[in-house]
Amino acid sequence: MKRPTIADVARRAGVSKGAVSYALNGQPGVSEATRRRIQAIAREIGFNPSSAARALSGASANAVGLTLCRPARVLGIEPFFMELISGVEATLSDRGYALTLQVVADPDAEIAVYRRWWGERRVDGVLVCDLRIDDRRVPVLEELGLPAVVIGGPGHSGGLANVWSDDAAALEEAVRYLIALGHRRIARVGGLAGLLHTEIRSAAFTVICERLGVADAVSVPSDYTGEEGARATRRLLSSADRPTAVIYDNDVMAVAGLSVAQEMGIVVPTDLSIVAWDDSPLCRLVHPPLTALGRDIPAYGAHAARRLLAAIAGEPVGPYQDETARLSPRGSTAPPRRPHPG
Amino acid sequence: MKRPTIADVARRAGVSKGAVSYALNGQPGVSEATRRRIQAIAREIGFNPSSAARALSGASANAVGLTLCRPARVLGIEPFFMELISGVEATLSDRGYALTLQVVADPDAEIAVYRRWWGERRVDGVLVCDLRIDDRRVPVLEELGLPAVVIGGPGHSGGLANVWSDDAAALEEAVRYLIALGHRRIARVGGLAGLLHTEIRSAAFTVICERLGVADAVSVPSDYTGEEGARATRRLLSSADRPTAVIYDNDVMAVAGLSVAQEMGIVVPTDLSIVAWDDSPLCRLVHPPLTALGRDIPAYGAHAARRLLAAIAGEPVGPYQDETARLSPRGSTAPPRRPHPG
DNA sequence: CTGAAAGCGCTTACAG
DNA sequence: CTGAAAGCGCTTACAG
Repeated sequence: MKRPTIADVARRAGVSKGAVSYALNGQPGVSEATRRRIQAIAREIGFNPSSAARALSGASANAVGLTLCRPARVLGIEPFFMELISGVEATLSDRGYALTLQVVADPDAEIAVYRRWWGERRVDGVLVCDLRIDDRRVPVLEELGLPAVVIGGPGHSGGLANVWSDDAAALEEAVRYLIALGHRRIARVGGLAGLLHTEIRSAAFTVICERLGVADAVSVPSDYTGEEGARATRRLLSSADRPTAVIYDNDVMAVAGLSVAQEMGIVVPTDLSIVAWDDSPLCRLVHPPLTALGRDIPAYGAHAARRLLAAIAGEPVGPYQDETARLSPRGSTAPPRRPHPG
Repeated sequence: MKRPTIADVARRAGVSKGAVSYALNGQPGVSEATRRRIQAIAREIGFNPSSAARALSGASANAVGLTLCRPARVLGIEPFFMELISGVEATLSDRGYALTLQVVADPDAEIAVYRRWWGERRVDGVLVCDLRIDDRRVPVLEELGLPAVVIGGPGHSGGLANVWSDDAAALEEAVRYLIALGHRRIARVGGLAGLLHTEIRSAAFTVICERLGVADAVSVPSDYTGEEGARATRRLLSSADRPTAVIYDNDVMAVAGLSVAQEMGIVVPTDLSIVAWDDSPLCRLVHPPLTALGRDIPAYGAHAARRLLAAIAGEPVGPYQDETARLSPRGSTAPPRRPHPG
């Protein structure tokens, strides 16, 4: 019932507390024989060093913080965050670090959490999601000196390290594929405005379509939710010269878009091709399964975590470009029934 | 850059560290005027008490642990966990508690994490998910003396507190509804075998169908994934006297089942009615939207967190029955096209 | 109402 | 190679 301390181990082993600390932490200062004996005793009585005491003397919390800025219902439906967290967590626990999670209402609350965490020495560093253009969190983090890795980019992370993926290149692959199938009226339903990757994709879509000679390229803003994705789709499909293909900025909106097409009697992929970002099991759950741009999100999270630990250790950490999303063609894309009259 | 400590506040205020501690923690021992002055100074220099130092003297980590036992890809797709976590976290952070998350591979790893967390005094208590029949985690937790609240029941949580919901009653509502619509051949695709609520639902399904005179009630086991849900559905719909209605143990399998029906040219709801457990935005994302049994999962998580904090505070905490899931009829259910010949 | 001091359980120079 | 001791930043009896 009473949890053993380092003093208990020292007493049983007949050595000082210092010796136990050296033995258990692999430091020089004890003979190999003594080390083994101490380790055996520690294991036997189930000793685990108090994380608080370690933190207090070692000045390291052995914990990393991650905030989530989404309402409960929205958080649940997007596979992205859980996959990211799962990769982050696996890397952290391998190295003995804990992951501390907090849900926040907005960027101000998030900044307050960072200040508190750092002040309380509760975390050694943080992972920052949903990077925005002119993100207010970046200068605060820099000023605090709180080690951080931004998930997103390229750029816009100030002096903080970041991990990112080339969305423009992935988007180009999708557009080229649709053009090769014969599509000329291509639309895009975008994610939350203000987020860096949304803006990057929006700009890239315009440029790519122009370069590849797609005259009727429209990009409509949305917010990642199924409701908004459905609404945007209804509007697009109700227009006079409706698109023959739509690219969605996430899986949830793409699935919602597919439902709207079915509801309107528009057959996918014959009458409408659909491409989703954020390939996930969700894309394979529906009928037809969705053609999607995907990459390994748990691995992305693992990269971010590894670099954060390096930053915490004081190593110089710069930007890191992760793999580019690849297109997985599935049943939701096909040549358009009637080629563009132009 | 240098983070302020209680000594800095004391120096600026011209009082002892003890006085600062009393003032900031709302303890008696300082005059109201002094308290205000100390609070103002603390705010001004951005003081936050070190959580490690508090933990070391106060013997409380001010943190709660939660383990997740699922592979990354599966974790992402199930809205349940994120919704639960979100409710848990909101309650905890309101009370100044942090949530520590760890992903584990199996029950043994999970037990090892509990032992370590408790030994390290990293958490004050844990929330236990996925309760099984004869769950090995329960006696370990009891033996350790680690405050815990089990999410699941009724029963099977030994001396540990738990929160649960009456699945048998919810299932009965769904079956009665299908019978009222005219269904007589009703099937069920179950969740992971061994989990308590799966077993409760399986037993209840048999009893309810018998009592209500549903002769052709089949229950097939599955595992919550879309793949298995699809496979089970294909088998059911390929049988000679295929069911006219299927109840799925979660939203993911129900959506997969809907896709299989579409793929096989079986029209929902005309030829087949579908009911899902775990109502979530996912159920409203597909076409037709799924009739589902749902309840407020974030609130469920909040209840569990509240009771865990009570248990940590040493208050007696017993079982708590949360609301029963309610049926939300949507487009996936209707009277069967051809009533049962019997 | 306030101050001085012990103690929480570690880590880490500093002597032997 | 090993022991004794200081110190991390709090909280909390214990005296004044």
